Amino acid sequence: MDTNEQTQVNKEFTDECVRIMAAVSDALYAIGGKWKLMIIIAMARGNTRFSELQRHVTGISARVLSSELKELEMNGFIIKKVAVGYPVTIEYELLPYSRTLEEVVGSMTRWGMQHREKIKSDISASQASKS
Amino acid sequence: MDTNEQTQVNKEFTDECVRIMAAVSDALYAIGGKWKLMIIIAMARGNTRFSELQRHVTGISARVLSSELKELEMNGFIIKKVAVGYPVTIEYELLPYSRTLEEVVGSMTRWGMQHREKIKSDISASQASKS
DNA sequence: TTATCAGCTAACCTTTAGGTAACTACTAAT
DNA sequence: ATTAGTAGTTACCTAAAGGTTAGCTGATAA
Repeated sequence: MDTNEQTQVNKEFTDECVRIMAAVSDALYAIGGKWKLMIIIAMARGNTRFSELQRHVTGISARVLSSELKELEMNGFIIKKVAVGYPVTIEYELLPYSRTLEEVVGSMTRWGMQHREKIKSDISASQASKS
Repeated sequence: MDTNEQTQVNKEFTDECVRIMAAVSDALYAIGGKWKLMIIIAMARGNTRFSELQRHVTGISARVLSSELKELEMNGFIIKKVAVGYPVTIEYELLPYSRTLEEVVGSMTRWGMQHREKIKSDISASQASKS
């Protein structure tokens, strides 16, 4: 049985857990899906034009790129700049807010790399055991 | 026009960008989706039983929890322990590999929290301007 | 004896993400 | 005149994720 104190500690622990889950959900909602981080990574690399992004974010279609760019703009990660003149050029630029994602992108990159290594060594281990 | 040197630098930059995108894709594939990180967070908090997880991971259905647990087991994040005896109790436990996600979960938690704050202040700013 | 809890599974359905193809408007080059 | 490139949009379709409902087994509680 819990003392009151333990119940209190337990409740605070549970609350913190709920707050962490809510925060991670929020993050997944804003940057989850197959393409948003890819686009931001490609833009950080200097790609600003629609067709450049289409080439560098391999596999994305025009329709999906167009809708993802709109969502990224709505969420304050990028801005669409239409240079009137001749010819009309359209550039997408990262806004400072996209820099707040650096830590997330960095940790996911490191984890993804080590995960791929782990899977590779799991596979060679399982093949070695088939002797 | 590029000198050979600039072309080389450019190519390496592009290659690094491709590697980052591949790593982030791998990470999203393994831990993306609505539930996997939530389940790991709840388990890190001490929840080991199916019904505990169902209660603490709010909104998840039995079908989805069951299939996510299978995927997490296949990917080496958790292990299912069936204690034969009376009554048969089933416990899911985090494996050491799940600890490798701490950095990712931490950065996503911090980002998600600040993002929620940002959205809240964006809303109050837009309401203040409707004067 | 009926009901309830744990730990699922199966069948079915809806929603959302994403893919494909065609088409537009404009310009530039051949 | 035709072709190609830029920057998309529209309509349609598929596949995957996820939700709903029901039911199963085996135990315990009322």
